[in-house]
Formats: sequence, C-alpha cells, structure tokens
Amino acid sequence: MEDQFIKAATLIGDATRAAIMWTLLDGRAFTATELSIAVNTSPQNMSMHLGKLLEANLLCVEKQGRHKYYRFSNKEVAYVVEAMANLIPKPEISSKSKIENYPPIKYCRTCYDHLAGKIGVALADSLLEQKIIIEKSNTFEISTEGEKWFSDFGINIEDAKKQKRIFLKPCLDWSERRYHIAGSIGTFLLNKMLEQDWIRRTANSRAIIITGKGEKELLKNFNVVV
Amino acid sequence: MEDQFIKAATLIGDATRAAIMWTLLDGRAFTATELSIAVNTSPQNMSMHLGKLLEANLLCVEKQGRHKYYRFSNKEVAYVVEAMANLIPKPEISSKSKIENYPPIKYCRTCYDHLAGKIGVALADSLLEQKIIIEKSNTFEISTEGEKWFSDFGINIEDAKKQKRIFLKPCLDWSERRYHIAGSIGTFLLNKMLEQDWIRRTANSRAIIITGKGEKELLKNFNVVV
DNA sequence: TCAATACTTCATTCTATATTTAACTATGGT
DNA sequence: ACCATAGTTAAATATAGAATGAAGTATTGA
Repeated sequence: MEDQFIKAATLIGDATRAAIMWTLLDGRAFTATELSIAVNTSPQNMSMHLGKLLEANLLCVEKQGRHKYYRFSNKEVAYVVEAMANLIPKPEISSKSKIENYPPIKYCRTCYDHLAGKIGVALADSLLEQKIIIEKSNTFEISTEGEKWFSDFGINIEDAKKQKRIFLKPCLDWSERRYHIAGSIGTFLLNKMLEQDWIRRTANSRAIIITGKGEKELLKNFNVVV
Repeated sequence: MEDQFIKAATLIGDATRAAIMWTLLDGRAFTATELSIAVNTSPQNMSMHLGKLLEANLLCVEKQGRHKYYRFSNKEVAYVVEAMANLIPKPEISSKSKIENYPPIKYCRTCYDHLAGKIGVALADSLLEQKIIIEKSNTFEISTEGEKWFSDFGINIEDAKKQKRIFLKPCLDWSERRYHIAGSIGTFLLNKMLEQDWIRRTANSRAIIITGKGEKELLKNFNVVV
C-alpha cells in the first residue's frame, strides 16, 4: 500500500521522467527519439526511463514499424500530472484575447470531455472577445447575444442546462496556463465540432486532429489560425 | 513552467517525503517527531525534509508550544497525493460489512464535502448492511426502505436530487482502500451530522472531531465503535 | 544487399542528495 | 534551576540510481 505509493511517487519524481510526463500531458503520443529531444537527454537514457515507466504501467507503447509511440496508459496518470501542474501558482484570468501574439497553433487535445490545448484556449478567448460569453468574478456566463449565437451554432442551451453537472465554468489548461470552456456547454461544443467534422478524435490519445474544413471554420468563426 | 513542474515532482518523489505525504493524507496535522517515527527516519532528517516541503509551500506549520504541527498547505496538494494513491490498483468493491474486524476507529476526515476515513467507510458499510443503500453494478442506489430512513434522518432526498451534481456515488477512500458515500447525498449526510453536533470540523485540516453525542449516536445508528 | 534510422542492453562512471554524526536553541515541566 | 523533550543546523559520509560509452538488434528504404 504505502510502498506502492512511494514507488509511484519516486517514479514520477525524477527530473527526466517528470519532463517526459510533462511533455506527454498534451495528449499526443511521442516516439522515444522525439521524447529524448524534447527532454534533452540521450536516446539510451530515454530508453532506460521509458522502460521504467512502462514497467510500472504509467505509460504504454504502440509499435509502428521501427517507431514506438509512448503515451499515458490511462486517465489516472494524466490526473496525477495535471494535479501536479496545478501546484504551480496560477496566472490571473484574462478576458483580453491574445490570439494575435500566439505562435502558430500546433496541437489541441481534449480535457476529458471538452476542448483544451491551444485551440481550446483560443476558442475561449474568441468567445469572450465576441462577448458570447462574459467573465463575471472568475466565472463564465452566457450573454443574451451569446444565447442566440449558441442556438445558431446548433446547440440547445436548455439541454445543456438540464444536464446533471455544472453548466459552464472556466477550466485551467495546465500547459497553456489559460482558461478554456468546461462544463456541459463545453461538452456540447466539442460534440458539435466532432459532428460537423471540424475535428476528429485520434485512436488512443487525447489529441485531436483538425480537419481541413475545421481549419477554415475555426478561422472564420473564431479567428483562430491553426 | 516546466522547471516548476519538475521541482514539484522531485520534491514529492523522494521516498521519505512521499511517505510524509502519505501519512498526512488522512487530514490530520502531525508533529515533526510523530512524522519521523511514522516514516521511520531520524528527527534531523525529518527536519531537513520538512524544511524543503515547507519552502516549496507544499506543507505549512502551526507552532504550539514546543510542538510544530505540519499539514498540507492547501487542497491542491491533497489532490496530487490522492491522484497518486489512485494509481495503485483498486480493490474490489465489497458490500459485506467488515466493521467487526476493524481495529478501533482512530480518526475520520472529510473528503472535501463528505465523510471519509475510517468512519466514512464504516458508515457506508452500515448503510449497505442495513440495506438503506444497495450496491448495483459498481454504483449505489437508495432502496425504498432507504428513502424512508433518510427522511427520518431529516434529509430530503428530493432536495439532494435537485442539486446540480451527482446524487449518490461510491467514492474510494485512498487510505482505507474502501468505498464511502459521495455525491450530494454524501454532503447532506455530512451537513446533518455537523448540524446535530455529532461531529465538528477542525480549524485548519480536513480532520473531523467526533463529539460525545456523536460517539453514542454513531454506535446506536450505525454500530460504529469510535 | 547495404546503409541509415530507431531503439535497446549492459557495464562503467559519476553525481546529486539523502543520511549520519555532532553540536546547537527553544520550550515545558517539576 | 534543572533536566527532558522538541526541533534545528552544519559539516562529513554514503549511496542509489542517473548518465555515459560501446556494442548490440530490428526495421525501413534505396
């Protein structure tokens, strides 16, 4: 019991392995070489560390030819890493859009059931910018114009409100250190975008692929450059 | 960003410090000496480790005479430790009461908004035993007799169901490795017991004090020996 | 078939940091 | 005033386990 806990803690608590976990947090799968570059260590050392994480079932691999793709083996692992990320002092919530200062958006991912990552954050910024949602003492609310916008987008706000869970709340994105949209409305947004084939889920990770159509629509609707 | 994450990870990821965190998970505050005994190391070494955890703001202290009481400095820290505990393979949910095999119940604590720890688990066992709640494919449900019981206890089930959150679910207690009652009904139960002065919250931790009245009532209603 | 790439294995070296030894301060009880 | 208890600090030592170096296997592509 206790020793198993300590084992898990010491596994994650090595600088190199912690960096691996941090890298994998965005939900994509990485190859061993990619990871060794990202984490700035030798391939041999990476191999050693990945072996340990693998054996402890914190990571899993998928072999594709001569490549091996590593990712978190289950959501519990992601929870740990996110909980640790959450220990870092939070930045202030900012309703001012900073999309224009962004480097090209590289990836996005789901935060379990809503859109996170760079896209998720940029989308939240845009909705705030357009006053579709408004910030009110650290919570989000839908404006009157916003209600129209959501219904035009094909989302029934009343349905989302009926769900047995929180309707709308800001969710901090650990890698971006910025807020995105969670709650049932977040799920509805994600599902709508999947439905319209703007984005697609990947087989075994939390990463999201943006389709050609999605790229155009994201730019048009949210001024997000993919 | 990344380096801060690594710092937090390596701080928790030392065997001795991980054991400290594990010990503190029950919500009580411990003195440095108690911790050094619990973790099986020297007082000097404990002092060194506590210093590091303190400086990183993972723990905080309260001085009382010549004693220093250490505890998690915020709930985010507890989340990390619990998330790590959650990596350990789960035991099967068991509806059979094991209260009689228990060592004397030493403490209890809140799991944020419901009752956890030994008491929380024993209480869940008793409710299952009395068929007030019944287990159904890894979820909990309230039986027809149970509905009566709750209303007799002064809890309005309809009110609990109306809450914008899950009504009733089993929540795994990390230190006990057993299930207790979460969801809005769990909160209602906790609040009722606070209201009736069976239990009291402590100032700065998740630990719960059981009053004399509570001791009697817990025995009478749930056959729980405090 | 050969060379390049992706990754692994193992024996060796190295180093960060945990622990120990020893000497110290502060508080409380009698 | 005394001694025991609680906790700290600093220098010396020990050691786990991370990184390195050298040599391997497996897969792809040309």
